[in-house]
Amino acid sequence: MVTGVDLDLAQVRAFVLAAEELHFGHAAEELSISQQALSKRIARLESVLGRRLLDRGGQGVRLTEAGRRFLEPARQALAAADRAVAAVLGTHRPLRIDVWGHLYAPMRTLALVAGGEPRPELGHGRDLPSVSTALLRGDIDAAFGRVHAPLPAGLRYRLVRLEPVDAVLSAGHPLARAAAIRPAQLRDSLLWAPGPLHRLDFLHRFADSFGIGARAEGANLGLEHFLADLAADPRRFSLLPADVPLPAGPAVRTVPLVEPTPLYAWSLLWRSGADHPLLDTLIGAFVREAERSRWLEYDPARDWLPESDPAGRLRSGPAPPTGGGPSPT
Amino acid sequence: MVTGVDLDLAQVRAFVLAAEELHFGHAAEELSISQQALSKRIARLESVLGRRLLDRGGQGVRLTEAGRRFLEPARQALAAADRAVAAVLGTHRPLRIDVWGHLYAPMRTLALVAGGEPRPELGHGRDLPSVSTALLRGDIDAAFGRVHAPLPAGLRYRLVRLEPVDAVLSAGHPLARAAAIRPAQLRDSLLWAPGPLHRLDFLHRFADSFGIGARAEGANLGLEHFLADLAADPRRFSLLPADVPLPAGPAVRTVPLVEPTPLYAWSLLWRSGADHPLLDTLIGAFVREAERSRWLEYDPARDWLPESDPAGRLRSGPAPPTGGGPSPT
DNA sequence: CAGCGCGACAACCATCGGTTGTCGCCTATG
DNA sequence: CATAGGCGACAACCGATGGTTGTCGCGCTG
Repeated sequence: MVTGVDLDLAQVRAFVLAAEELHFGHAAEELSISQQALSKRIARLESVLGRRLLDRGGQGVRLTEAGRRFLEPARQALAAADRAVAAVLGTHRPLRIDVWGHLYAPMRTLALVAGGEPRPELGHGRDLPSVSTALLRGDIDAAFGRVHAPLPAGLRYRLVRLEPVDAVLSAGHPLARAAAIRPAQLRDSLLWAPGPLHRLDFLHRFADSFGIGARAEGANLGLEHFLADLAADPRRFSLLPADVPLPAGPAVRTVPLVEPTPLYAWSLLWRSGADHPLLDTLIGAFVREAERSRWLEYDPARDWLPESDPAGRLRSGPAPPTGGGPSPT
Repeated sequence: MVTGVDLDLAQVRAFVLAAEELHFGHAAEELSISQQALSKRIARLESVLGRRLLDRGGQGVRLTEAGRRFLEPARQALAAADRAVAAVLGTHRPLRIDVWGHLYAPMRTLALVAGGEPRPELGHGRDLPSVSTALLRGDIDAAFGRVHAPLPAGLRYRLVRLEPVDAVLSAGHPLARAAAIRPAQLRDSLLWAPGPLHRLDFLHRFADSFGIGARAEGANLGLEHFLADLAADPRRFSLLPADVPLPAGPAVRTVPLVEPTPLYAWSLLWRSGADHPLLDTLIGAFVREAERSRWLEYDPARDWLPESDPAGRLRSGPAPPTGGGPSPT
């Protein structure tokens, strides 16, 4: 099925530009060559193909029927070759990705899934509003964290992981030795929030949903301080995603939450219409990993998601998750 | 995003072949050029890209990391260019399509739907087994007819039309003047088969399904003889698709069958993995026409299909109708 | 008619892309 | 160890390609 002709794409490029401009001089200018050089390129291409592609005459330059048939496939060939060159030169600018939304940012998971050439530049965002601003301004290409209402217009997201959340307790807490804890059992405990609770959507809604009235706030000084603050009071508990690797030490314990298990919903977020060539690759990599690792398993009878999460009302929000959103199984 | 480099695809071709063979001499042979010429092509490509694509040494030729990244996109660029050349030269070989399965082969319908450049070559197949052999041998590219069990492995099909079947009767038949006939009314008639009935799957199953015990066979000498044989005995009837244009004459009549209406299921059949560039175009054209003309309307309460048809058990046969099969509405 | 714009032809020169002949390197074998 | 064979690169040669500048032929307009 190979026709035996391997084109010189410089000639194809000349033809495509001339066909678009219908003026040899302008096309030559775009290529920074002389009109005569461009004319020669086209003549040679026509000779190789054995077909007249452009009619030249008093009324100007016009496409022939053969030229018309060739134009779109020629564009595609040029595009494919551009992709090939980009692939070998690795000339894509690295993706800039910010992670936000919890004390523990799963940078390792992100790096593993998003790894490839060129390696993405990973950074930290403070919260959804600031990350959204950075996306819309073009300071970053994508973000990774928990998307909740309200989501600004102009952004798109895709839910990629529903991670179980554990309770993390002071070692002196009455439930510290339990094999598992039902959220309802925490009703009389003190919820410890590393920062203003009204700004920590997940914790806030967890407390509201399960009737946890006692709440205290501290400053967010990182995971170590957070754990130390928990250990300081045997009534305190808080929440962390299950995969967090905790430092060794008996001062705090993590216990799985069940009936229901709260899930932390990690999503990829990007600007609508963003055209970085590697963005689709990143999204695809996460989609594949989500399937492979069964990250999107969800059973409403077993699990809990806050109402503000993508599984809820965000479906009819200002930026509908076209091609995204959860698929509860 | 244009990188400013327009490749000479002769160089790319040389690289791809060398990468596949990992031997410059063999690759050169395939291109009918000298090893030195091939070596030069690759060296020039490497110079243009500024990357070493192949390592040459005592252990033979090996791909570099850059070469690995380039190989698949390079293949795609070559394929895209081949398509461009084929588009301008119109060098696709015409599709060869055989029609089989009934006295009346709907060549006009086929030609209308499949029409395009280059025009397909239409031929006649005898029955499903012989057509299957021709497909698997590569003698034809596609076939059009009624697919029924058993279907040989290595073939794929797509149902494209469910055509109502009429009764065709001798003019002297007691039901010849009826506006419509229920199959059950034909129980005491004589089914006329143009050929061995056990070889005519549709007729055979119709007779079994509706309890038509009286059957007679003749030779298949074409439509004219068939009609003449019917006219010769007032008890005789047979079946024809409703769209058959009958010659003028009062010797036979066609009457619609209802309650249920038998449907003749026309499908496209092709070899799995067939790579003729126009095959997808053909399939697409039929899919579009089927939608446009509502060819796939089917109501199990109103219509009848033999058990051996794609709507039935063929779904779990040796060649599952991936991407095909009926969608009863 | 003259002037202008446009693409092609001509002459020139550097580069490309093929050939044949030869060389350098590596591996296997006796 | 020496020798033979295989493989890809270098060298020299020559025709083709692909760019340049200068010029020509054609069509259109005022």
